[in-house]
Amino acid sequence: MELKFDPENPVYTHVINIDLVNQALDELEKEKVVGVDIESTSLDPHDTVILTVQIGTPVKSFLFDARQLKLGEIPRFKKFLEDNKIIKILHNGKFDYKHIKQNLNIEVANIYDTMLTEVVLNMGIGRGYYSLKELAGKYAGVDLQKAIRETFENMTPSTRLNESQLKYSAVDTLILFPVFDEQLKKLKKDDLVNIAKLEFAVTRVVGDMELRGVHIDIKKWKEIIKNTSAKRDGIAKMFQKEIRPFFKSNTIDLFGNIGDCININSQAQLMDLFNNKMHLSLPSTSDGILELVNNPIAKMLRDYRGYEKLVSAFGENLISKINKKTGRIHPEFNQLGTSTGRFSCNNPNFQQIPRQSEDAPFRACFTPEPGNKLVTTDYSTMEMRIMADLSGDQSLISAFQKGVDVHSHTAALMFGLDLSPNFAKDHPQERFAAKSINFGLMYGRGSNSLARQIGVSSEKGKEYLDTYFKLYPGVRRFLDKVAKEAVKNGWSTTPAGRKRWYIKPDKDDPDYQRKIGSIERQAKNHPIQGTNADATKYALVFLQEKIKEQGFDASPVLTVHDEVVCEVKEDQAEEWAKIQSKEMCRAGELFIKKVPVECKPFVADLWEH
DNA sequence: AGAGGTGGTG
DNA sequence: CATGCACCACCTCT
Repeated sequence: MELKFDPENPVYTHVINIDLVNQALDELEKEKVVGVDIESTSLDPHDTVILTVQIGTPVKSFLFDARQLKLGEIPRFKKFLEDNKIIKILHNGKFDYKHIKQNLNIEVANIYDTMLTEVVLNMGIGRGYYSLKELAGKYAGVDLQKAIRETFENMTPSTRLNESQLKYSAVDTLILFPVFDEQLKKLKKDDLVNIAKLEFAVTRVVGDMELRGVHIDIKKWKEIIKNTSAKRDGIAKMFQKEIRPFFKSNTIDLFGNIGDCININSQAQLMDLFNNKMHLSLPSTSDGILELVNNPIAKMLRDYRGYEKLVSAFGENLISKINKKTGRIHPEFNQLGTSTGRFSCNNPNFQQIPRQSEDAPFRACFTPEPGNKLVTTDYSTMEMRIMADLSGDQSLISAFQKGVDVHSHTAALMFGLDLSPNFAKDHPQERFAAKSINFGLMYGRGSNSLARQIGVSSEKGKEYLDTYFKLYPGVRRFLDKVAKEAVKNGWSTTPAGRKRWYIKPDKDDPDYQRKIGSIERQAKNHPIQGTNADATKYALVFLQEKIKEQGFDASPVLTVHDEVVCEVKEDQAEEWAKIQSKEMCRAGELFIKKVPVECKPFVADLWEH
């Protein structure tokens, strides 16, 4: 491929006054596709100075100086970036979108993201992040000089950009074009254009979500941490006292206090205690094993761990993530953080905050700002509905059409019982068994592990599975077909077109069967989990569109796989809740046609209910 | 610094 | 021989 620019000597204009702005836009407005990038002093959009906004054609880059010009107040500039007809190529556009929105009040529209594209092209066999340097090398054979980036962090409001900084900034927009051209060919070849477009639309919603952040009731949070650590410390003390007889000598510290016998957090020291001192012969110290041991010390460890987990993973650390400027927590959502299309979340991970419990009501600490409400909506039994729809199994479909509890329905059929209104209460074990199969199958689960969970012999487990598949023959056909095709093709797909790739093992690989089995399980799960993710992502885009169209004072603040939380102005909350529910259903119905999609909103002063 | 164990979520 | 999907955080140990 021939480059249309010289990476050593790129053509650029440093745009430092309004005349140059107009000249630059005269040229840029002729383009259908431009490259966009920014340089700033910090990664935090709430505490940063934007130095330049670079916008380029394939041959030339315009470096708009954001300190010498008030770019947000130039209508023509704003209109250009918000124009839906001009494609803006960005690398990791979420970053630029957030900085530009927060600092210039401009919402970049019609994004093509080279990083997201690369992830979409390599789902399952690639990574979650690709640097522009990597893609420049891969698609254009250009070795980007990245050391200069660090020099931007030390800029003061008055320091001038030097020539190498300007060149570096210019190359960053020029290089986007060859990457874009090559990626686009691959997107078309692999039939991934639509899913890439969805991801590009989602980026703006994620940007808004991260900018807005989540409000937290710090007082309540600290109270929970205090109580929980007190309980943890009490149990730890008892634990040390109880195990002391197993140790010959006590350690005494400087002040004459008896020290701990072991580090209760150490797996190795616990194994020594349980197996060498107490002779319990445990294979591990995991909760599942400890649960089976009838021993007060094991019980104490279980209790300790329950509290320790809460304190260490969700305690002080979360307080430190409150943004100084906004007073809110701004978790990072990675929209392609998983191989199936789901989001992942970190800093902190809001998708693993414990559910509501008497002991530690963590989720109740996430509250709306005064004057607002939180509207929470989740899809109900979404993945089961997806499995019913994709498999086309008439029996499972009709269960959902009747609106009955699907696990009870399954149990009644499997065990020849009447589906009474009190079924869940009257036959908890049967329902649990049916539920285990319903969920397990979506994970490609086998009869052995199923039998273990519901506490029956492996023969019985096999029998249950056979019975299940006689009831729902379409489910078996569907799962088998998906698994077989994934092994044959090297990929699986969701109805929306999201692909997941698999690396086929060599025929002479000693682990051949195990690896094939793993691919089959992943492939059975992918269309189901992935379709749920696709629906949630469409929903987020729909919600953002409705907010803009109808002028609601609202924003999504969280998404947890099958759930969306919006923070909304109090007097608009009830009206918005209806729309939120409707739009989420509409998104689900794009893929689920044979069974109803259900989602109910909940308006509250806290997350969860 | 990275791996392994453990455990929180959907 | 075994065979449950998708994550992230914290801890200890090497």
